[in-house]
Amino acid sequence: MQTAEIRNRWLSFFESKGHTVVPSASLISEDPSLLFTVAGMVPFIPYMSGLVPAPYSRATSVQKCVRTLDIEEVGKTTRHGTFFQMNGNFSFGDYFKPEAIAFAWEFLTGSVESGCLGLDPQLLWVTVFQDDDESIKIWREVADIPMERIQRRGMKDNYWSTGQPGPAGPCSEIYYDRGPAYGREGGPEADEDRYIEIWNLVFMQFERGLGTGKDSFEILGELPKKNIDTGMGLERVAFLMQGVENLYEIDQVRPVLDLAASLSGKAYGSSVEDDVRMRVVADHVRSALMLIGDGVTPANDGRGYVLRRLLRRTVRSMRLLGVEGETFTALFTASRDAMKASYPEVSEDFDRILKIAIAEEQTFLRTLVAGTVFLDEAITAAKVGGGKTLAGDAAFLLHDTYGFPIDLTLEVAEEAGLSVDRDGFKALMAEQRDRAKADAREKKLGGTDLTVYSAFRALGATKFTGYSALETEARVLGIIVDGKDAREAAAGNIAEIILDETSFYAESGGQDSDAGLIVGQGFSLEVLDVQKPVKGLISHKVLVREGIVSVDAKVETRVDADWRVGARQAHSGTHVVHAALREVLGPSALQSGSYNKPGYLRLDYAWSQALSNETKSEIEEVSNLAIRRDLLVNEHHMSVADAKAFGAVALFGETYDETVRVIEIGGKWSRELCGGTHVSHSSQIGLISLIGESSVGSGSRRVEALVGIEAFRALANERALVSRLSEAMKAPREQLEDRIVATVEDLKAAQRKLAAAQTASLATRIPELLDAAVSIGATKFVSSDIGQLDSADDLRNLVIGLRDRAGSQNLVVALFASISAKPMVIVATTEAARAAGHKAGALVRIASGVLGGGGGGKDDIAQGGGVDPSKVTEAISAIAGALGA
RNA sequence: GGGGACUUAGCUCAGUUGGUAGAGCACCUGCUUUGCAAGCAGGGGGUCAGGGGUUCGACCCCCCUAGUCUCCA
Repeated sequence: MQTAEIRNRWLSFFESKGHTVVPSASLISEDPSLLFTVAGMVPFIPYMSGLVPAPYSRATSVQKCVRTLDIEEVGKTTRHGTFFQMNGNFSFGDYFKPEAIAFAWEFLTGSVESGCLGLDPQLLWVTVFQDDDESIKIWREVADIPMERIQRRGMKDNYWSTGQPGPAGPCSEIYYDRGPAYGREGGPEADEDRYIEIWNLVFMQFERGLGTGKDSFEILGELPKKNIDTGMGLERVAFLMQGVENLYEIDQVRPVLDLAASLSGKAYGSSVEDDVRMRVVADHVRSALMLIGDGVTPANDGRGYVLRRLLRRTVRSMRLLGVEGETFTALFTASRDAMKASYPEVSEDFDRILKIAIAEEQTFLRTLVAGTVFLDEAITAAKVGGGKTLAGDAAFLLHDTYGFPIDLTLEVAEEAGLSVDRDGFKALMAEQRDRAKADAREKKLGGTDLTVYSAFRALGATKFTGYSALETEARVLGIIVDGKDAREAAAGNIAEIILDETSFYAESGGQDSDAGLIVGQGFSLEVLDVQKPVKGLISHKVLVREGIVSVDAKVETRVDADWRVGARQAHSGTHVVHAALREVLGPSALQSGSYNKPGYLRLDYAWSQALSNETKSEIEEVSNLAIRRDLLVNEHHMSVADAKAFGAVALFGETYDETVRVIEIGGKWSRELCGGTHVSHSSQIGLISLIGESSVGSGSRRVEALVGIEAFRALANERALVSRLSEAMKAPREQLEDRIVATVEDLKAAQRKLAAAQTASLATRIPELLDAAVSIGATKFVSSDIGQLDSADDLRNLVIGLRDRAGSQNLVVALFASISAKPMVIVATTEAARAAGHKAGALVRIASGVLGGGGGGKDDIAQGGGVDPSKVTEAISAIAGALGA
């Protein structure tokens, strides 16, 4: 049975059992503490924990997941994949153990004709938590499983909790017996390679208290609402049902593996090492395809780094298989074709995905070339020293700083007849790991506790009236001071206020929160910030200006009207700039993040090169023409699917409700899913002026712009600047540029001329200085104080000029000058003088010491300086003395 | 979030306990020549990423900032 078929059967089966089918959430988790969606239940956590009331009592999903903790194991075992799909069914305070077990059994063993999987019941084993007799009883009744195939296991294996206080409970797992060829008898307790876990049923039954780790904590009591969370690994079931050996050989992965084999000209199954490499390629390409599809781009940290690793490990594995050229176009196309039945979006968006993947492939190939140069040098150096090994720190430097993979280092070194100090390398890696971990521990202590909001959220979502009104009558539902529920807050205090409805826009979708006042009988509150701490709940952070606000008070929310005008201009302006970018650069210039507040907008988008001045002007012009055309701004409400069909741009990493709001500017010119506040006609934006274009990391660039009156003010300032420049340069503004260029040119020419004249005039003093030479023993000594000079170069040229005249004579030149009020000395010696033992460096040190400074140089010429100009005569005597000694 | 490296002419890069910033390619001028990166001679072009500090003196040493590359979490 094809993987997509199992997926469809799953959703249909649970839909027929009264479950709401929930589409897979993005791999980019909404929870900021999680890098990715790592399990099927992740999107349901707010409902499980009771933070947000569940909108349905039964739900089912097939969730795409990414886990890279065991990335090194990929390809070596049957069941480690970085991308996988988790089939889940969930109950929120509805059914519990009997139904959960019955559903699972029916779906696994029910006939294929009836829409189930038709697995042989004789091959299924189950485990339960050691004390959970209730579950054993149900298994016996529902499935009639013999006691021999039910095993009890401890906390470590069969008790679920998050590791923190909150819901917890026993699990029951279902295993599939692959047969005697795969290991010994005795069930999962004996051999988890023969008996493969396919389904975990979690019974969220208890409230756990404080404690450490997975098995030492206190159980506080039963949960008021018990939940069911189950997960069936789609890939595992697929590989068992398709009769293949592991999850890399299922229909959604195998085509890429086969392609890796044919590209390398090697047969799958002929070498253990090569097989692992082919599986790595097949696994990583699929993960990367799905991650890029969800909006992740390669980067040096966070999610982007995980993606980068997957892509680079793929390149590296292909190289180790003997393929050095570019392979991503072929590999990703194969993976797309294998995945599109379940995920048509990777097909629709394939051009963009492939572009990003190929860019990373090329970047990495360049990195490899740079690393190879360094590695060759290191190998040569090691051999010159007569060594047989490449030092661990060299291998680490290659890996850490140049991104050159260790296994390629091993290969190249081996070819050169060198071994590599692997222990040294590993030690340095461990050091780096410890550093990062110690740092993470330090930072982790700031986790925010959201439970204080759950009681208010249970009362219902805050109604937002601000799309149509600036002012709204409301009631205070709650006051939070210092993270704790409070009854009131008095003047001077900062508090969070929860209302039943509000006209204040909470920061989201890149739009900054509204500013304004909340007033009531005898008190007024200044709104500092507005946030949605949990989905659907709006919290106002306020400063109490006067009076005392208490729970249940009647209030009026008053949004600052000027602020809101600016906010609407900025947000609509962001959509306009986004549309202009896509019009000028093409549709792949998709927004990846934005921020806007009155007068200012910032937009990050997928693009890899800097914009030329012409392109910037073009984008600015397209934006402002859109404003001039006075385009109508429309708002529509529709389902996500309809919105996509409508051509609306959904942004990555954003989560949307069932019904979404689409903002349309000028019909199909700009359609985006958006919850922000907007103008009603594009002309109301006023003016957009780009002020910056920069990089925010590879594959992503940022434009910044001023909007409305702020844009006008900035342009007015520039006009004023040009006026001042025009006055200063004494040129009309049309001629300003020419005048500046000409002035700079003239200035440079004059400086050159002056320098030449100075050199020439100094050169005329050479004969006179030579005439004044004194003899000290066999050595002729020229010394003089030249006086004020502009640069040391002039003095040096004069000294060299003097020495060159001396030919083969035994001559020492020591000239002094004053440069920006500090004394400076340069000494030069002829070859004959050096033969007589006179060294310029030593002489300079003597002289500069007298001047109160220091100096140095080589034997033939040296320079130094000091701080006391009155000591020059004394310094000359000191040199003369040294020459005579 | 924590490390490491890099930033020098239009481009690719040298620059040795701190002492006059260089090469190749490209560009301009002249000569020579017209078979594949033509040759020869001459020339222009640099706030050595930005800012601060140490020093008589900083491309070089120290600190801060920015950008790029890279590893770890």
